[in-house]
Amino acid sequence: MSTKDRIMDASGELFRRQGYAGTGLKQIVAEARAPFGSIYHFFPGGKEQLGAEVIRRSGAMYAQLFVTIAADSPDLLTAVSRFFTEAARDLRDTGYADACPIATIALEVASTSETLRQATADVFDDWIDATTAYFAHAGIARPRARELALEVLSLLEGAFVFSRALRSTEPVEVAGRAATAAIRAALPSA
Amino acid sequence: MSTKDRIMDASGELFRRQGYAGTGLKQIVAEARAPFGSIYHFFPGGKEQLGAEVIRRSGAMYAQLFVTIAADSPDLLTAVSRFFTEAARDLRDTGYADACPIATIALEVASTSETLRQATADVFDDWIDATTAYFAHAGIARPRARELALEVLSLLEGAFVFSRALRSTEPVEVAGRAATAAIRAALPSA
DNA sequence: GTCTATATCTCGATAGAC
DNA sequence: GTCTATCGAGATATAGAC
Repeated sequence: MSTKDRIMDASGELFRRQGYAGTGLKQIVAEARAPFGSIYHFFPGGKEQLGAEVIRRSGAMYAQLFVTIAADSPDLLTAVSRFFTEAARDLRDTGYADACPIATIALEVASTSETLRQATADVFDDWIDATTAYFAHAGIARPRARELALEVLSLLEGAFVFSRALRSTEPVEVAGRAATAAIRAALPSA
Repeated sequence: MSTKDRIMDASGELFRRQGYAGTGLKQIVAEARAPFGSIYHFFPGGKEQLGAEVIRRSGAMYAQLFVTIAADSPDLLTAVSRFFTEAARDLRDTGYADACPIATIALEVASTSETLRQATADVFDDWIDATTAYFAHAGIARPRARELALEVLSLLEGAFVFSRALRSTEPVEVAGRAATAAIRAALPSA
């Protein structure tokens, strides 16, 4: 794996767990086993450029995770249910460290860095659009599909906050059931 | 207003908008118009003690905000709907800066400071218990009331993440409608 | 108790050897 | 291009004048 990849991997993991402001560049290069100067070689824009690239890449990877689960699932309800169940398992397995890869950063930078806020906004827009299309493909009318996408994604993000703070999978599990219930009620077969 | 109160007010506002790691003690005393030494006079434990006290106070004040709205509302559904509407208005009026007073800190410290994580967990436990009791009082069976409390609170917290990043009230508005729909479906009159 | 000055450390960023 | 040494600024924390 290239030095740049190791830096981005380490940054993604540390930002996810400690946030952007709470993670130092020295900690990143130590974790990535890279020399300090490499950060400025690959990211001339410094920490902010690194942050922006990590946000976009982590956001895309998390979307891909859902696509992978959906591809292995027989239907929409199973896919969503599995995604929440996997999220709960990941939380427990990592000592309640790994939840949404960009939520912490998103809240930190929303009012402090327009560059990074835009990066998180682009990722969230992609998630919302992809989820809306996924629900629409299942027969839910577009405007309702978008509302449902926002509802399901909000349930996930909000439950992550509680599960990490409380060190319990209960919030994510309850949110998963609420999400599937809302989807079921909106499906045309219902 | 006392020096300690000004410090706590300034800290609460800055932590809410920029997070814990992203806010310096010097910025706090500047905002509070207090001498630097006052922080260590009132909070001998330093930044962490200040953070813990601010978390608990901000959490209690936010809970009180809901109580106030509920007291002015004719019924449960109106109260919850108003709370989301007020949240959306506050977001817009503050340039999408003021959402949940402790969510940013909660995500930042969940894996970095056990003292602060415990403070956020205590606040969230109180919110969940109070909301559960509120729903139970409306006639919803206890286990279901707790699930519904987690669902409504997760919708709120998750929508805050999206609304701040996207600079749009849409997520909070949609989450408010989803919350009231879920409550309506659970009420005994339904 | 209020407030200033400062110690010590770590931050992001840079310069330059190799 | 890789890596080290170091910069100036800012952080938290402390000491001590008043």
